[in-house]
Amino acid sequence: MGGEEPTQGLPRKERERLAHRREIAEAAERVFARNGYRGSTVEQIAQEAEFAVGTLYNFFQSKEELYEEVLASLIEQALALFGERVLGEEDPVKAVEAVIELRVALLDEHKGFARVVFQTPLAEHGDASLALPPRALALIGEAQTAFTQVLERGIAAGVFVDIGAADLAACLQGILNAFVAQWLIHEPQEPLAERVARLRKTILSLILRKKS
Amino acid sequence: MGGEEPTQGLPRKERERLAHRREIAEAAERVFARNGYRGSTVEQIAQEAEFAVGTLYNFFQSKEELYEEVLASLIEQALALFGERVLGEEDPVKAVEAVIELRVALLDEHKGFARVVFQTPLAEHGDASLALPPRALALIGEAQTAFTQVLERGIAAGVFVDIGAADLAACLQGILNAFVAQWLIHEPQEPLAERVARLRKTILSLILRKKS
DNA sequence: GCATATAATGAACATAGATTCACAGACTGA
DNA sequence: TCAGTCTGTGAATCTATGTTCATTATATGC
Repeated sequence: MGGEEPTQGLPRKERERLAHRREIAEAAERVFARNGYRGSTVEQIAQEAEFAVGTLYNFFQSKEELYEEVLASLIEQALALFGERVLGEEDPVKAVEAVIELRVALLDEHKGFARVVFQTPLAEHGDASLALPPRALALIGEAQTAFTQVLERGIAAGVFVDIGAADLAACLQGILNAFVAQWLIHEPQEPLAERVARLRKTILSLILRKKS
Repeated sequence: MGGEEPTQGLPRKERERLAHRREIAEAAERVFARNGYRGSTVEQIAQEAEFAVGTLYNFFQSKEELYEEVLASLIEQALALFGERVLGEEDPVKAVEAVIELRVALLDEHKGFARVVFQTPLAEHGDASLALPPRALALIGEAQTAFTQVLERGIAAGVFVDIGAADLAACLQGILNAFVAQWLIHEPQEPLAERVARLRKTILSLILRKKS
């Protein structure tokens, strides 16, 4: 599931280096997700990665670079999946269902960090997130407008409630965030599949235009 | 609008002390709202308040206490208004409209900090917010359940779409957050009143049960 | 097995920022 | 005007944490 690089045929040294790099990044992701950027210390990350502090600096210039790398890679992964599973969908209703599944899956895989991904890249309370890399911002923007167009089609076809497409997108985001946030607070015992089903039912009840 | 204490008839010394205390708290609110807890320095706050660093410590034990005070007071204010304007409302639809207005008003008055208030007290990305004072948490919990009951009535009466009341509450929260977040990113030129109107229309389109 | 290159290490260093405290100024009552 | 008290001050202190680098360990090629 994670973004395995094409490790193929590289010199073994190179492969190991990349593997270590990734291990560090993944450890960092876990720590950042727990404590946020400023709340996390390089030592914590080193410990989680089972390397010495100095070693991290053989792979990354600074704590900040490490954070940006983690964030950027996460966003790219997520957006790739988004393009594939959501934007690739013809039927607007299926597209919405796909968004829901994707979001929940990401939450499940990346726990805390997922919050950042499809959440509007608002500087969370100012400090938690540093600036997103500009490229990532651009990609997010594109994805959002593309999705809005999908919703537009749904509205035009009369399947979705006719509030503006942009507002509809915002509402969907918000609802997803709200549920995800809840699940982050008290881990539900309900298995993933059921959560998705319930969420889908809820959301569709709201946004589908009822037959008169 | 703010939580003016009953300054009445106290010895002047006392009144001045309280005034200073409040000035500091208000300055802190602005700085915290801009930079988050860890992102803000005591010196910044001192500067904003136009006092020396040491002076702050004559009024508050620590940076942390200062933060908690700001947060707690904000929450109390907000919840008082919530009880009055929302829970006091008979008609469930009017109650929802009141929530919308309140939320937008709070945003307008407290800019960044408002995000924290009615947002489920999820440790925002882990570090931004310290633990809320337990009393505040309890109050928030009460307000939420009370509001859920209002929605319940609306569902029972057949005016709201019949997803569970708790889920409906979550959706409302989410949608409000989404719009507020948008407005925090790019300040809309639209005046407050219009924003409220548009938001109300959008939300009601979603949650009102359509006549068949 | 040795010499060299590469990677890992963690103690030492530098800095930022929270907290303290000895001092200065302002006010009070006589 | 003066002693006494209270308030405000900001330089000095202490601590936490990001970053560096001399040293040690490991791997590679001969």
